[in-house]
Amino acid sequence: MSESSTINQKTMPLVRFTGHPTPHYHKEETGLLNSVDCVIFGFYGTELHLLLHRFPYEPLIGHWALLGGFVHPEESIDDAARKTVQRLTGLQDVYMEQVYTFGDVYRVPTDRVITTCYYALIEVEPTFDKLSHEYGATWKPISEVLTFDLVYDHFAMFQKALEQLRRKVRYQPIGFELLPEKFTMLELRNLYASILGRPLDKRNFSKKILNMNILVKLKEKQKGTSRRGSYFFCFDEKRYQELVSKGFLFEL
Amino acid sequence: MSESSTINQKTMPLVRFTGHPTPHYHKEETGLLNSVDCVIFGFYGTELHLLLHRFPYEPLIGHWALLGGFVHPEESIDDAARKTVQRLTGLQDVYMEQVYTFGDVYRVPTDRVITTCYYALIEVEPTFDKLSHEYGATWKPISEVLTFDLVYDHFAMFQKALEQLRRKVRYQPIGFELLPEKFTMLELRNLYASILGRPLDKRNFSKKILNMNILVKLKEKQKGTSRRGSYFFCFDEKRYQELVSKGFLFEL
DNA sequence: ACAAAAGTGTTACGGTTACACCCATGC
DNA sequence: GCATGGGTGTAACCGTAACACTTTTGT
Repeated sequence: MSESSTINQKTMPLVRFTGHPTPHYHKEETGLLNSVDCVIFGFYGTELHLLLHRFPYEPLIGHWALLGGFVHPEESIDDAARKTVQRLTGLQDVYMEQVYTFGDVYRVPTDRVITTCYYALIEVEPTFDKLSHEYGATWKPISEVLTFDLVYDHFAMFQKALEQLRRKVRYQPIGFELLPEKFTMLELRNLYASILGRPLDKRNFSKKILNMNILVKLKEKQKGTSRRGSYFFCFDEKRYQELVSKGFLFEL
Repeated sequence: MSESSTINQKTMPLVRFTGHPTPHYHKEETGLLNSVDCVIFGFYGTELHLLLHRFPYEPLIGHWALLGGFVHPEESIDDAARKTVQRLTGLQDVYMEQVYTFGDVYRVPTDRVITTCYYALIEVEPTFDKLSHEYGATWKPISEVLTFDLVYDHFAMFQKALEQLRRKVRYQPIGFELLPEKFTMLELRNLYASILGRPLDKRNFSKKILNMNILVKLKEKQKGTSRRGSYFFCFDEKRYQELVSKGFLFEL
């Protein structure tokens, strides 16, 4: 195997290479519809929230649903997912991760649609005024979502996404994606407690996370929530990367 | 939200319901090609192996590749994956798990193909005489696969699959899927050592796994490999399920 | 001065790691 | 009887979990 078989995706032409010398083995295959659905997580107060909208098509008009969109021939599925999040929240450059692809024949009764589910982690504050009214999007606490009857298999998507988030949040520092740049130790602890679904000891939690040396304590204090005020911290991404390259493993 | 929006997939008719009262919101969408690729893991000797075949299409004829197949309109993606494994190995009822969906526009240069990757865990012995000669399938040790130049993005699929297996094998008792019904403690330990990529202490490993109470020690001994012979064990699935329902967590 | 949240240290426990010798058997 | 792999126990260590009081400051 002397020649490379890898394709440089960046330099590919935008038009398909059609002068193929051998039988085109895809010729007889039928194209199917592909879509993406996004489980959009946000954190505020003391609970993790989900961004839902009212399904606008019959026969399920008005039922709660994840927001999705079709995958077009000239866009990757990741792009389709990013566009969907942007359409709903107005935000770009959001942390997203693919969760699972749902491909049962009758998952959508009226058509064969294969849907790839993604989750997004979003800082909620900046979305409040940007939320698409066109889509009737609303933040709902996950404890409430558990009682909802989502459209199609959207509930299963939500469950898979939450499960994956719960797992990943323990070995990758992705929780910070849900918080503003500056946050207090209490906010961080509440975030993790909400995601993991169990209370976390105040002293043990801060001991553990501070020992990792990936947070910077700021001079500034949060005012208003308490007499004394609590210090802000921020996540030091650069420092984290340095530590990782030396073998450090984030773990909660 | 009084009525259920969930669809009972088992009682769905095989013909689409077409008399839809409202605008068919999928009408203008273009169908894409969907396929599955399978990372087939097997264990023998002391190392984890991968089942590969020689790619039969130009311009990559003869390069090592995962086996895949297209997803047809009347089959789920899970079914497509199962069929692919059966075609190659002759085996049915194999443990499979979805890994990730690869949806870059130019991942296959000649067509837009969205591919969902699965891994399968297989007991190797029964496949030796069944392996499809038509596809030129061969078991390759993963240490060797790491040096291969697989077709398209198949190497990335292999990596994702291995990563997922490494993770999952630590919190779910799926390792047994790679072994015959009866196995020795040494075989089990070698299996885990190979998957996790690090040596495991003999005493600590057997202590830990035996303490879980999910293995049954058989009267029978393995002969031939040593003078003394070592006892066979088997995984007690029923017992494991009982323990799980009492809150037990498998963890290695 | 008091109310309300912030911040901080020590101890007990449990699980993980490291490690070496005797055992059973076939030749 | 000896060579080969099989089987077994203990002690040190480390990280986790449990737990309560003092500090700060705005009103």
